[in-house]
Amino acid sequence: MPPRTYEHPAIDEIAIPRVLFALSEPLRLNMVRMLAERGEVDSIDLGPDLPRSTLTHHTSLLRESGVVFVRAEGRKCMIRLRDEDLEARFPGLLGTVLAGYEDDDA
Amino acid sequence: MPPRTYEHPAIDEIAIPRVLFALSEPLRLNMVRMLAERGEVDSIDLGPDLPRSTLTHHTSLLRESGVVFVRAEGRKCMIRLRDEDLEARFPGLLGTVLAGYEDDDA
DNA sequence: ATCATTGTGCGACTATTTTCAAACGATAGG
DNA sequence: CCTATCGTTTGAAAATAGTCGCACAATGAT
Repeated sequence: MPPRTYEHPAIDEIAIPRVLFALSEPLRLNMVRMLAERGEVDSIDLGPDLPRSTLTHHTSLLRESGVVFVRAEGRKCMIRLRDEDLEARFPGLLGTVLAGYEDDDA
Repeated sequence: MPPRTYEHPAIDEIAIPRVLFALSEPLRLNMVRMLAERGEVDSIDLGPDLPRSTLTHHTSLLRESGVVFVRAEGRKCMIRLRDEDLEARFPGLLGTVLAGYEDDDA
């Protein structure tokens, strides 16, 4: 039995306002940018300097809005973009947002 | 002397997080959808049922984030999308967002 | 078994956002 | 001039969001 499981919205439950809100936060947008570059990533790499509870807060929000998929791996948790689902639901959105975001790291 | 003037960010000052935030609010997203359909619109048409101060709040936020252009016309104020500027800055963004937003009115 | 590490949940606090009423200034029309 | 209409500003209240310390559960390693 899986120790930690994560709820994810189905593709057709992904709503534009929630996605935009999730991406409107610079911290989270940086996370998404990193995920787009690296593929699946250990959650801690998304914010090595952040308090853990803050990191959980943001990754949960990204997950609940349908932007990322989360799975437990041992005691870590691995995160990856739901880029195919997002592409199916809102074609071009992710690419456009990331293309328009040539900013500094965090 | 112009009675009411409005400040607008220059094209290169338009920032993705602010635009996404502006569009993440259902009320404002509906306004943008209406603007995309109708072109320039009397501000009051964007929210006939809203208190005026609430309407001002949202239109100001859309203006300050670079999504709309506002001009005074007599005692009204006319609003239009900065679709060309947005297209130049974030190609495809507006179209993608609006395409993915086939929702109810407000 | 013990211990260090990881993510989560809770609770509190702060900051931001949304909403709206009231007062004001400007405009158009009589 | 007087009045009605519109937008803005201000201020306040409520709701929402972000941050983080702490305790806890689960995991992996010794």
